Amino acid sequence: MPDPALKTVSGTYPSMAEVSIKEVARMAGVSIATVSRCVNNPEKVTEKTRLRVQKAILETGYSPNTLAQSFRRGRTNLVMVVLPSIGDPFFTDVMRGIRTAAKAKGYSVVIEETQFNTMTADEIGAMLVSKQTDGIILLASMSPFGTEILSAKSRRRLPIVIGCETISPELSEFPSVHIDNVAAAKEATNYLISQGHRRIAMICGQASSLLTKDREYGYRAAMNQSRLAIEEGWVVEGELSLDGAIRATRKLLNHQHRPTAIFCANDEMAIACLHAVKSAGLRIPDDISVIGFDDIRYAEVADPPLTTIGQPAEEIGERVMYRLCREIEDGLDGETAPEIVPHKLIVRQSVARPAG
Amino acid sequence: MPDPALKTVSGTYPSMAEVSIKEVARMAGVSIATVSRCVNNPEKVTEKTRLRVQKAILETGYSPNTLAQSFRRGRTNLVMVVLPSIGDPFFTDVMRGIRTAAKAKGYSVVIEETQFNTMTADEIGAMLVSKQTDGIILLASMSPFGTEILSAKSRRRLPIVIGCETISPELSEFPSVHIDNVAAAKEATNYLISQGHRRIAMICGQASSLLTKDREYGYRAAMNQSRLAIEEGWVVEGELSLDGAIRATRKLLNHQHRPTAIFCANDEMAIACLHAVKSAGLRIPDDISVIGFDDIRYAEVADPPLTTIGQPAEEIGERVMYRLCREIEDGLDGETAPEIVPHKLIVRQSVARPAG
DNA sequence: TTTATCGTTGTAAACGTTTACAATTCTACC
DNA sequence: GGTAGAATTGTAAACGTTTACAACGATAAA
Repeated sequence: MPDPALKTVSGTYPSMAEVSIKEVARMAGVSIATVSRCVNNPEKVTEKTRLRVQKAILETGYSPNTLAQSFRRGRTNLVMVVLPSIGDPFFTDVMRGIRTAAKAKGYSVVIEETQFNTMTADEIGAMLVSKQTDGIILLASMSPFGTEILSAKSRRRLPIVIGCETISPELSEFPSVHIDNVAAAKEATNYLISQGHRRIAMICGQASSLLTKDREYGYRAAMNQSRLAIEEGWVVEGELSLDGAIRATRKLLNHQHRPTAIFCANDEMAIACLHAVKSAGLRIPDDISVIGFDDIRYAEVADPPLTTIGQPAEEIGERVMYRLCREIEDGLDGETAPEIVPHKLIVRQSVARPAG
Repeated sequence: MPDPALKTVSGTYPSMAEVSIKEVARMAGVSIATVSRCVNNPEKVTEKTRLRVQKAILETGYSPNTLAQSFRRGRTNLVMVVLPSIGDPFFTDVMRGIRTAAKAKGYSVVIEETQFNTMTADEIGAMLVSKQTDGIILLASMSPFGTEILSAKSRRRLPIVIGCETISPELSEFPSVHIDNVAAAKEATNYLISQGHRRIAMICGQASSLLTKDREYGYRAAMNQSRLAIEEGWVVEGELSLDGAIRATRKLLNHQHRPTAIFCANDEMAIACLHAVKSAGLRIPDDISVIGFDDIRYAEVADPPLTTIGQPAEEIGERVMYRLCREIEDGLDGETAPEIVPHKLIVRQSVARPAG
């Protein structure tokens, strides 16, 4: 919605933020303080003067210089989100939620991609001070995450909220919102087991990724509970990319005890996995069952449509952002219990009972 | 790369941008002007004082307050990119290029999604003045784009560069970088024709989208040149989304003269199209051939792998951003000849000779 | 009428930086 | 040694806003 104050009576954009508060004050015959109050605290000003000032604002096409505002208020209204890859549709959806909430609260968002490199404390620190953002959302995987910068000391300095990934102990002092990754991975694995699978493999991300660590943990727990063996070479790192997953899948297919089902740590890898399996001349789900994680929108149009764990990506994004706003605006309130959002098993057609 | 100046000798982050230039000046026994010069124009200062100041900077952990800098210099080092949907992997790749270039030049990027709504001039205008960005990259479709805001007048005010889409006449005064969409679409269509197809349909985006307008134009031109008829109902709008493309495909499959080949205006729609065709019990490419556009990374793992037109998405992003930097830094140089980057037909397996 | 109170407005300082200009020091040449 | 000129540094203003505080005027209570 365009601010009507941006338009002159003639409907053109006259001077593009070049007119300052002084000009308005002069035209309205008041002091600049009064103009400022009219804009920010209208209730502190007489009806009469307010109207005069508003008229002047309209006529000059004044809009406050946000640079000056940021400077004066010490706030940029800018938040930074750090994530592994903007290319993953899952994160794209999370970003949509973040942006929705940010817009509602008057923030802009800048994105910083780690490209799966783990970030060092120094890098984060440099980003903090140089970007001068009001807060940070971490969606990134950074297990060997320098703790100095994230110590209580720096925490008091800059609002940080963690999204999507479960929290390693040293990060647990930060607020977070995510699903229960362990439980979800167990559910996925148990679903395969319930379909009769016994030889179940997993493709996960780099060792450094906290996110898939938890999913791997859930997988192992489920296998254990059902007293199923995990053979050497059944858990393979897929680098969280299409190519990585293809390579990982080939390894599994060549394994001397070929699994009948594969649990992929995310849907992108699962889709690549489908491709690799079919390229090898095997059928899905007849020969091999595949289950993914995230329910990105391509999962539905995959061939066959992908059975997976759904996360409320957009909701996660919104909640993370609102949580961050609380940190920024109400100060750091110390209440850091993670918000757990629900996941959901979505059954499509990439899983079936094993042959034989 | 972390700025070493951010660290104290003890290796901690001492005061997080709380120490101002005054502190440094005091400690080094110079004026704040000299400190400023040390940081910005080191050559204007004696070796001796420079060392003294650098030592003080190190010891205090000083880093310039970017808010104050932005305010003073009247520059935010922030650019905005407007695009239809961050969810489309193609735009994601373009964004990656943009971000690479932006980082190299010291800019941050904020993204504004139009969600396929066409933007009004008012909305853009509001964004311009409120976001206070140094420049704008338009990747968005906005055919009925208010021309007032983009008139030469406003152009002199704010650097704007257009990426990816061919330019409608009223926007042609802006610099741009993109492939030759018309030629590329012709090439795609001609490839289908060369394979023996005669009944070729097209799924494009909304009528409002300039981007697919050009591709539609290329398709029509190719069909004309080969004297092939385009039957009523063979060109259908797909809303540039998975669902939209599925609906569009169904329409084509139910057409009384069912086409033997479908040209989709982008890969996302093509992938959904593949799915819809297969769901209807038809085989690809045996019964229906499909060709896409963009070569997103899912194209390769689609089933069957998608034949498509490749665009150098990342390169486009980089070039757009560098072009914008020139606009911002060297002033608006008036040279607005579009940069045309090469496209490439990528043959995979979703196209074959028609049966019969 | 005087005084206290409250509501409204104006004055002026402050935020941290950059930079034109003035002042000072240095260099080199006479 | 003196001087012109260059090189370096310091002084102070400026950017546009917000806000503490002072000043003022009006209203109400005495």
